[in-house]
Amino acid sequence: MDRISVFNEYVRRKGLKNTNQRMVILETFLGSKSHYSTEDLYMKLRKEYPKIGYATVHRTLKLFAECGIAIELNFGDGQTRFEPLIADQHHDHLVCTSCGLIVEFTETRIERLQEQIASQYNFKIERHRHELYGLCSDCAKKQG
Amino acid sequence: MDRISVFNEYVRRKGLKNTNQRMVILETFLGSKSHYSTEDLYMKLRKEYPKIGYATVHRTLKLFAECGIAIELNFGDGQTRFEPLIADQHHDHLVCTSCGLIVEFTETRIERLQEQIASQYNFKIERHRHELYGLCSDCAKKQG
DNA sequence: CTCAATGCAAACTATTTGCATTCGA
DNA sequence: TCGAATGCAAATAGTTTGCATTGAG
Repeated sequence: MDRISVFNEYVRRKGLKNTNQRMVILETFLGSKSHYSTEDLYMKLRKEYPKIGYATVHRTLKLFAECGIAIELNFGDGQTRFEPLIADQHHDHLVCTSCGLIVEFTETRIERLQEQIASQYNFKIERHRHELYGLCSDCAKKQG
Repeated sequence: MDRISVFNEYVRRKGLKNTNQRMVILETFLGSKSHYSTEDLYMKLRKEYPKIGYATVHRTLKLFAECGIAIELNFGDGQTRFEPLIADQHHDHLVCTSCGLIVEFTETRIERLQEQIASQYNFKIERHRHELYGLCSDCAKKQG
């Protein structure tokens, strides 16, 4: 089931409504590889739909996270970012501390080790975050 | 070199001053296994030193992070936490999403895999964060 | 003495909420 | 029609800053 269907299903099940704004926000959100903050997405949407409200964008992103088609990320710069999520395709991040570049990675062996750790401490893991911060190749070159 | 010496050295090198407040904050901060937010530490310190200012606590915690004896953590609840850091003793976290319990873990094999990933993407890693969120054994029992 | 640190209050930033109005089912 | 969603503005929460005063070196 794709993410649009997941969202529609969620809206239906909860007795919510499927507005024009929500569709527009969903399309723009899914149609980009970016890691949007509310601000980012709001600015982008405003160009095409000048009347859209910041609060609507924000509430909608929260709704996406709630229904599982997005995840909230926080890279420590004081902005919450939202990333479109593909079911069963979890990945983690390399973040360049100089230019802000974000690269995604997956590593099954790490996932397995995490499970071992969790069971060692009797934790029941729901989710995790794993981020590597440093310089990307370009910035490393520039900075010496 | 212990953390107090690291701090004193940093203060000296930068031409800063070693005030009474800073010593008190440092002692309290190091003397606990907690992951303090500014608010937490401020509240704790106020009991003994009612005149201490929130901004002083906050600036001092930032200073600790700056000189490398503390690290800023963000578990996604909107509060930045500071954790005393022991040089070369990096660890990661298990966070209980129900009761807030934080357990530390280290796993050398994961660290090694991280390095592999970084070199694969030509990143020069400065630091990382790795957090597993879920239910601790107590909460799993209660809820499940 | 000098300049950094402090404590207070005010400013800022990101996020969330209240409410009158609009709109989907 | 009726309650959810919207857009605006105002409120909130956490963090940061300006400034007069204090205090360390």
